[in-house]
Parts: sequence; C-alpha cells; structure tokens
Amino acid sequence: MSGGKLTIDDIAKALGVSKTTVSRAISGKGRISQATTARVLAYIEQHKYRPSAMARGLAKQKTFNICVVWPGEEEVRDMTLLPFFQRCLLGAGQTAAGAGYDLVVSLVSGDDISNLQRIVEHHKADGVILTRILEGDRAAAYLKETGLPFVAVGSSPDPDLIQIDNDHYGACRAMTAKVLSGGAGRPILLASRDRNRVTGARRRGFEDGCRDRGIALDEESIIPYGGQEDWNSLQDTILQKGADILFCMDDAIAMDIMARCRQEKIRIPEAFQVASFYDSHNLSLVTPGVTALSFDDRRLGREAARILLEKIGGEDPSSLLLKDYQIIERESTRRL
Amino acid sequence: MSGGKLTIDDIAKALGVSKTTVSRAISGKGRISQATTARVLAYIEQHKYRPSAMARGLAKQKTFNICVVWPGEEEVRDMTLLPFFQRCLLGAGQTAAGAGYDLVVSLVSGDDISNLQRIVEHHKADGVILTRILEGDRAAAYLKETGLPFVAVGSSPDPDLIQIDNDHYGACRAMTAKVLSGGAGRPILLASRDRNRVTGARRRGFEDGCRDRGIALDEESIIPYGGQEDWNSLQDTILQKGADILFCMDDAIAMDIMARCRQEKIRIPEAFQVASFYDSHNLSLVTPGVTALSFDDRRLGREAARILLEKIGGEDPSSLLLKDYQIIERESTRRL
DNA sequence: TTGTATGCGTTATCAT
DNA sequence: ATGATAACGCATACAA
Repeated sequence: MSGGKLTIDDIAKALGVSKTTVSRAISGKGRISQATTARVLAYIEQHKYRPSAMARGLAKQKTFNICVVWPGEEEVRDMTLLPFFQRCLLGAGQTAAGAGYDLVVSLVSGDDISNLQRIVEHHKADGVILTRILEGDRAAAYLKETGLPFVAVGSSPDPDLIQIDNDHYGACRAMTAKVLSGGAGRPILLASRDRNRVTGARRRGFEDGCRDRGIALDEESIIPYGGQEDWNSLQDTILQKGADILFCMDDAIAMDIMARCRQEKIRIPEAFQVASFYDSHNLSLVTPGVTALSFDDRRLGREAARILLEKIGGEDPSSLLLKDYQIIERESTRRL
Repeated sequence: MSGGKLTIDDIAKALGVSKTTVSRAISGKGRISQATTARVLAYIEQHKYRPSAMARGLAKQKTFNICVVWPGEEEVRDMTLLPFFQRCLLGAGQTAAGAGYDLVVSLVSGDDISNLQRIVEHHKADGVILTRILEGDRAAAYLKETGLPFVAVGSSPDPDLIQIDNDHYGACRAMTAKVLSGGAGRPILLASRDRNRVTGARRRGFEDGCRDRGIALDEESIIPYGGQEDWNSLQDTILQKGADILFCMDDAIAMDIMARCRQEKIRIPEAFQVASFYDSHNLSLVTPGVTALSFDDRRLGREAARILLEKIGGEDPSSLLLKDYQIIERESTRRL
C-alpha cells in the first residue's frame, strides 16, 4: 500500500542528508562512505523505495526501454510463425530485464509503421529490435533514417544493418547431407513461393548438401509449392524422377504434404521420405512425425537484445550468425 | 535525420513566444488566439516536433503506457493458446494507440511475477491488463495490493476484480442446443483435466444446452479427457451409451480426438459427430473440419484496454461479458 | 565524504 | 491572450 509516492527527496529528509548523497548511495557512483551508503540502502529496503523511471530517464536522457517490433497482422501466415515470434520476445525480454530494461511492443503490419513512428518520435525507447525483416522493409528504412540504434532478427541484403540470424544455410546443408546418407538418393526441394532471404539460404544449403553427397540436381529438383495444383504436378514429377525424399522449405509446406498424403493414403516413409527445414510442434504431433531442423529462437532474441544494448551503450557491434541447430529425426525419414 | 532533439523551448525561441504559449497551442488548453495557435502548429508540422514522452510524463505524473502481462512460459500449452494471446495483444494495442498510449509487455510465467513488479514499482505504466488469470493468481493479488488500475481478461471468482471475458456459458449453451438439433441426441462432453474458470462455464453451458433440447444427462455424460488412457475408456463409454456426438472442451482435445479417429480409421461424422467449444486454425484444416465456437479475441483486447483507460481516467467501470460469438459449422457435425 | 545548484522537457499556476 | 516561474524526480558538475 501507499504506492510508490516515495521520492529521493523524502529519503534525504528522513535521513537528514542531501538528495545527492542518496542518489550516490543508490548508484554507487562518486565517493561516499560505507556507513551512509548502508544507512540509505537500509532505508530504501525498509520502505521499498524504487526510483521513478521517468525522472531518471529525463535526467539521463534514456528511457530504459527497448522497443520490439512485432507482427501486427490478423493472421501471421498460418499462425505457424507465432511461436517463433513469442520465443524471440521471451529471449529479448530476458536479457533486457537483466540489464534493467523493459520491453515496449510495437505492432506493425506490413507497410503501416505508424505505431513504430509514434514510439520512436516520442522517445519511448532507446533502441529497437525488428523481429522480422521484410523485403524493402519500411521499418528498417525508417529507423536508419532516425539514427536510433536498432538490430534486426533475420537476414537482409543490406550490409550496414545489424542482423542476428540462425545459420539456415549451414543447418540445411548439414541436414540435407545427413538425411541423404540414410539411403535415399533422389531428393526434391519444395520451395515456398514467397521469396524472402531465408528461403534463399535454405535453398543454397539444400544444393550444397546434395553436392556434399555427390548428388546431381536438375531444374526439376527444386520446385515451387503452394497448394492443390502444385500437388498434382508434384506427383507426376515424383514418378518421373523416381524421387524418394521430399525436403520442405518450412513446416507449413511439410504439414500440407502430410495432410495430402494422409488423404490419398500415401504412406510415409514407404512411398517417399519427408523432411522439413523448419520445425514446429505440429510436425511432432502428426503421424508419422516429420524430421525437421530446430533452432534456438529464444537465444536469437537474447542475442538480439544483447547486441542492441551494446549498440545503445555506444559500442559498435556487428551482425551475428548463430551456428547452433538441431536435427530432429522422426519417423518420416526412417530407414526402411 | 537530426532526430528528435527539438524541444518546446526551441520552438518558443524560434517563434519569439514563450514555452507556455507553445504548450497551449499544442494542448489546446487555456485561452490562446487562433493566429498564434496556427503559427505554432505550422512550425511543429514543418519541423516534425514531437513532445518528449518522459518529460510530459514527469510533469503529468503519467507514463502513457499500458502494461500487458503476457504468458512467459517456454511452451504455452500446446501453443494452441498463442493466437488468442496475440489477438488480445493486437486489440489492446489498437485502442491504446488510439488514446496515445503504448504497450509495455511483462512476461510472467507462473508464479514468478518479478518482471511485473519491476515495471510497476518503477512506474513504467499507468495500468495493467492481465491477458489471463490463473487460479490464485499472484499477479492479480499483487496488483490489488499496489492499487494500480488493472483489468483481467478471463474469469475469476474474485468479484472485485474488473474482468472482461467472452460469454462462454451462453455460447456453449447455444452451440450445444443448435448442434443437437441436427439429429444427434446422445452427447458426451470431454472435459479437460485442468479446472480453470472457463471450463466451468463451458460445462454449465453444455448442461443447459442439453436441457434446452430436453436431453437428460447422467454421470457418464461428462468425462475428463487427457490422452491415451482416456481414449480407451472413452470408446467403451461411447458404445455403452450409444453416444453419437462428442463435445470437446477446447481445440486441443478436439484435435486429439480427430487424430486418434484418423489413426483408427473411425469415420467422422459417420461414427459420431465432433464439436469443439473453442475454435482454432487447426480445426479448419483437419479433415473433416470440426464444428467449433469462435470468439472475437481482438475485441476482447480492445474492450480490456478501453475499460482500463476508463479506470485510469478515474472512472469506475465494471466487468464486461462479451455476448458475441459465432458457431462455425463444419463437416464434423454434418447431418447424414 | 557530503551538500548546493542546475538541468532534463513538459505542464500548471500564477501574474500581466 | 501571453509570459515568467515553479514544480515533476532524479543526476551531476562544482563547491565545501
């Protein structure tokens, strides 16, 4: 009770010292005796004093807030990306809290960055984390213009953008090679139609993974996939090429494949194997479970926040590629 | 470029007026001539001035931030609740932005409310929205203690808690009655094992819905369901009772049922019908699609924010039960 | 080691 | 209708 009405001045008066002394005792800056420090700290502890973030911010010209730009669309794709964004947020929140920072979320959908602008213009945050980065990202462009420190989770062609991302290329390459070592030898990559950076990295990883196993690819080894019509022609291709393993660009594609196979009573992995370049909870629930690549999304958020804090602190950090990943082997690539 | 270094004082000097005049022109409060107002506003527009949120906050003793308490667990159940929380956040963000407020998220998992405490104690928000409310909710208890305005999304037995929730009872009752009017007459409710408030409301809705159609229930009409072992005994019960429709407490249960039926080649709706008291994207993707109850979660967030803002504004709003819902009929309850 | 005075950018209270 | 000035709560350069 009695809320947070206690100010540094109250403490000073109560203890018969000056505000400066109290301030010093709290921050530990400046020369001050152990005795008074202890006395002040004790009083603070006793009366549960907490400094006003606003007053402190105004004085130091800092908000101690990090703005996290989050997808504001009604439907985040098939909701399949939501867990990623949440874990990212969790990670960022964790290291932010550790540094005494809080999280301000800015919901931006597509090109409408008005919400982000409001937050930035009103100086509500000391830095920004973009949890995704679209093609021709307006948010990134805007932030660059303002000069406010910011980092982006994901990959962009823009070199002078601090980006934190998983090593999709390396992971896909390793997984491709590993799964192919299980016996299958005629792979097809099902590529999503939207071309963002990460799909490019996955594609290259796939290609090099095949190369690692000495498998030659042709034009029909990588085909766009988006739904019913693609499914029909896909089956022809599989027959023609004698393909025996399908790599899916992401979990949405993999789930679609699994659903159609189930419907048409195509048995996996007997008819052909299936693997996904991105894991999701669904892939573990479906029968058979789908082998997939798993990343530590929380860590992604943590690193993003860490690097942003460095940037805010005046350092000059550079981009980061997280090499960690896990290949989750499930029944869909079981050796027969 | 040239950031937000522009202050109200700069404007005053540039225009040869006092800070007071500028402030008045901006806020519209106090007597001031149209001429100078226009002049100031033009200058502001021209130079893209935006007031400092911190300074304004310090002066008015307000942060213009709303704290949204979000689940901070690694795994939010089966991730099935995540879309709900996101839509809730979206809604809150929307009306908050409309009122010039921003969102500070507090990630709290279970009983660890330290993050929320930090935000509250440092006065980083003028009010709090709890996007869920657990049994013996520590966050709610803490907030009550502080006296800070807050509202909760969901239902709690605590009467002096401002809560915003969907009318689960009414919706479930209506859906139960409607689906039963399709021909089926021997229903079973599959209840989740965790007992939170909302499951209670759904259960009562189910009971009264049955009553509305003159269907008598016994002890075996409502059975707990949690996985494999329950599935086995459930099949016995269905045979014994001749049950022809399964109502599922939520989408997770419904999905589990659908998966098992698929595996054991039990045809829906031929063998029995299936309906869920909570919709999710998955329920629309599975074959056959599952009839379910759909709510406007965004609106839930909007209303929560609206009511919280009223509370912050000194009014004394009361709880709100949203009567809107939609019964999404899919093939799982198709009349044969 | 401690205290004084000033600034941070805005709003609010008085005057004028 | 407008202006000077004092808060708001904290940090800090400068004195003592």
